[in-house]
Formats: sequence, C-alpha cells, structure tokens
Amino acid sequence: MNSTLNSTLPNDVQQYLKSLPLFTSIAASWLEKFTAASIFQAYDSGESILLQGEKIDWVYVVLSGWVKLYRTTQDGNEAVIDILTGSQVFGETAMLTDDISPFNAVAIEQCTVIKIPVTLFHDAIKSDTKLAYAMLKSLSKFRDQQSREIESLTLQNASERIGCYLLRLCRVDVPEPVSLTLPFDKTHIAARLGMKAETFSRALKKLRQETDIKVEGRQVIVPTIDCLASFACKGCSNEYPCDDIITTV
Amino acid sequence: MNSTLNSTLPNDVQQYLKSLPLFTSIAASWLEKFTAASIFQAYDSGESILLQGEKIDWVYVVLSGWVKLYRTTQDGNEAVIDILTGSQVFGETAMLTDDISPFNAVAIEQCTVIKIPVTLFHDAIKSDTKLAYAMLKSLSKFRDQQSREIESLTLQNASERIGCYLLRLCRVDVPEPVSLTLPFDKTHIAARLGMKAETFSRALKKLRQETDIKVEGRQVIVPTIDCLASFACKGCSNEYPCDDIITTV
DNA sequence: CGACGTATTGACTCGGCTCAAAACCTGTGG
DNA sequence: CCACAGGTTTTGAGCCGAGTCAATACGTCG
Repeated sequence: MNSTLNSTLPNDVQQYLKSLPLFTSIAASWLEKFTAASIFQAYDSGESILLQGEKIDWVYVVLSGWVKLYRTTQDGNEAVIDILTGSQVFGETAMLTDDISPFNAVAIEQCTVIKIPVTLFHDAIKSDTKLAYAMLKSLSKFRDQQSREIESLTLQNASERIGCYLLRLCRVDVPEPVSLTLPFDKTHIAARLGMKAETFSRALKKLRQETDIKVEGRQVIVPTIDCLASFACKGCSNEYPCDDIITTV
Repeated sequence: MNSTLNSTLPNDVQQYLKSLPLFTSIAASWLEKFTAASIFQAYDSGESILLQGEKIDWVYVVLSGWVKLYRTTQDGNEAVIDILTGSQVFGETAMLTDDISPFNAVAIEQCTVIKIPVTLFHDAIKSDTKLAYAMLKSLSKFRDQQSREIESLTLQNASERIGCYLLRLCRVDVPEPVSLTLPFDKTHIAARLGMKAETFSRALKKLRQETDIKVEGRQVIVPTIDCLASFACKGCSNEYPCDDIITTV
C-alpha cells in the first residue's frame, strides 16, 4: 500500500474487502495476502485506468467515484458496457479468458480504487472453494443482467429505457414520493443507455409528459412508482420491482 | 436414463460429458454421479423446454438440434438471447442466482438433450475446485461475448451484423472461397441478430451488393474473407478474426 | 462579466419497423 | 404429373424513432 492510503481508505482495508459480497467468505489467509499485496490508487476525472487490448495486471475494486467501462470501434464510436461505483469490481474476468482487457476503463470523475494483483487473485480462485463460489455467483448475476441489457436494447425505446433506469435508482423501501438524484451527468447516462444526448433529452421530456415524474436538473421526483413502472415496464419481460435482481446503476 | 437413450446417444455418456470443456477436468466420482442421475430427452420442433420464471430443476446439455433461448415482454415481443446446438450448456446459472429461469427455451427443430439434476450440479460446484474453475472460465467467456453482443446491437447496423455473423460461421482454417450453409432458417437468424425478417432480407441484399458474397437459399459463398471483414468489422471494436474469442453461432 | 461545459430545441435524414402483397419452396394427395 | 396448402423469403409503400448538425439556452466557476 502506498502512502496516500490512510488518508482516504477505510482504516481497515481487510475489513473493507471482507464486507464485499465477493470476499465475505474468503479464507483469512488469502485475505491477508490480498491486503498486503494490494495498492491504493486515485484517478482524476477523465484519466484512463485501463485500455482495451492491454494486458490486465490487476483486479480493481472501486472505492469511490465513477468508472466508465466501454469499447471503441474501428471507426471511432464507443459502446458503454457499464458505469461502476463504490464496492464494484472489474478486471476480474480477463484472467480466466486471456489476460487481455475487453474494454477501456476511464474515471468519469475523481475516483479511488484498490488494485489486487491478478496473479494472486488467480491463485486464490484456484485453491479457495468459497472464493470461487462467490465469484461464480457474481458472474452468474452479471450474465443475467446482461441478458436483460440485451433485451432492453432490442425491445425498449428510449423513453422506456430511461424510465427503467429511474426505477432502478428508486430504492424499493423508500416511501412515495421518491426523490432521487441522478448519479452523474445526463451525457453519461445517455451513453450508458445506448443513446445520444439529444435523444435522451427528448425522450426524458416525453417521459415527463406520459408519466407524473418531475425533473429539475439532476433532481428527479417520482410521485408514484406504479405510474412510472406501468409506462416503462410494458416493453420489458420483468414486472417492477424486477425481483431485486437488477442492482447496477 | 430412459429407454430411448441408446438409440441416439453417444454410447458412452460419461465419455461424452468428459469431452465437453465444462467437464474435462471434473473429478471421476462426480462424473459417475452425473452420468447415473442424468436423463436423456428428445424434443420436437417447436416444443417448449423451459419457461421463463419457472423453477429450474436441470442443467441442460444440448446433444443435437437447435435450442432458442429468449425472453418475452409484457406486451408480447420477444428478445432472443442465443440459439444453441451440440455440446452447449444452459440452465447452469440459475442455481447460483435464484433457481428461476431468466429465459424461455424452445426447440426450433427436433433436438436432444441430457439433463443433469441441478442440485447435484450445485453440490459438485461447491466441492470440486476443478469443476468450479471450468465453470468460471465458461462464464467469463460468456460475459465477454455478451459485451460484444451489446456493442454490436448499439453500434452496428443490420448489414454489418449479418456480415459479422457470416464471418463467425467461416472456419478460419478453410481456404477461400469459403462455402457455408446457414444453420437454420433466415427468420431465426434475423431474430438472433435482433432484427425483423424483412429487415434481414433487405440488409442481406445490401451486403451482397457491397461485398462479393453470393447467396442462394441457405448456401452462402464467401470468395474473399477480407472483403467481407472490411465491410462488417468497421463498426466493431475487433479486427477479424476476432481472436477466436467468439465461438457461438 | 465572459467562458466553458452541459442541456435543450429545431430541422432534416435515414434506418429499421409495420402492414400488405407477391414470389418462391416443399411436401402431400389426387 | 399437377394442384394445392403451408411455410419461408422477398418486395413495396409509408411511418416513426433515433441520429446528425447546428443553434440556442442554461449554469457555474473563474
């Protein structure tokens, strides 16, 4: 760990890692090794963390801020895979395929991560059954989510996708009217949902007209969840609240 | 195993399972249990194998024929996740999430499968490190592929998607001109690529005009792979031959 | 205040969907 | 062998959603 660690990290890294779903049941000995070998790092907004096609040396755990994972095509377009924040992990799959990153990772605002050496992680996976099992769970969940992502891209229009996204931001246990803040700027949300910023703007306008939501800057108020859900979920195979399966922002 | 088994199955089921990537390094004792507890089953074209939302009791290994995995929305549309054939496995992830199938599975032509009890599989995963590792590999690969799928849906147009699909059907080692047969009818390919049959037809026509491929019914001739690749891959982040990462039909 | 990044709006184009009709293919029974 | 029915594939005409390009509004930070 480098010197900047103590200033920003939860004071007990080991405790922190153990709190993540992926590491709750990891053997203590491995957790210690992970903690000892891991590196804390901060990135400025816009700074690149990982390049597509590059060899991956680390498994990344995001502590704070937002990290965008995306792929760039030969003719310069980009497809956003996901945008991650606190406690989410990336880079962990490359070691199982070919060590090559299938995406770029960039900080879209000031952010901090813990890097665990991929070789160490790989060794742990091979010997620690519990860790392997936790990772299987996480990957399965991911696969599920991506099927949904594909469904949503094929079948839902822009307004519905936005509505669906807003619903995911609503914590189910909060009483109506739900008041929420968009996690980052609209340009990035648009990209995350696979549409252009202009389309996002127009589609959100339509969503405001067709449902009872109120939008002001990044503040969104959802007076009745049902109203939003009945609009957004009609083109989807899930009924709200989507069985809590969908957790990514 | 039921009585129809011997007529259609590879005569040694155990040997067959062991030949699959997922099971090559499985412990012999588990393989025996799998073989003993598994069931052979045949489905007619159009017959449903698994319903979305249903509890999953089996892990399915496709032996022959084609199985379509898809999701249906509340307003009746369907999104095709994948179309599988010989040696491909499905249903194996539900046990790690919530036992509920996230998709429908239907035979799109006469097909045969081996069903392994999900509970047995689950037990094996938890105790057999090698099996868990093999499954991690397979899931990682899947995740990679699905990122690509998402990319292709967002960024490639209909003709490019078809071109990309044809390239995946070309075995790299075959000398040009490559002659290939579409694995099933165009309606299903269209659905698999997330477009309507009419769009498929028109887009294929355009592809014939813009490249040098010849199409006659299900027969396709690709005189020069480069020609097709330079058209289809320009909107993709991979350069042909896509690093052999993409294996699904 | 001006300057820059973010967001919205307008006018236009184009790709893919819809609905409907025609062409083609394949198998069946007379 | 032909006629017919069924499914698949292609074609046509029109529509609509999302992308493009360009201009304008908004916000906030210097």
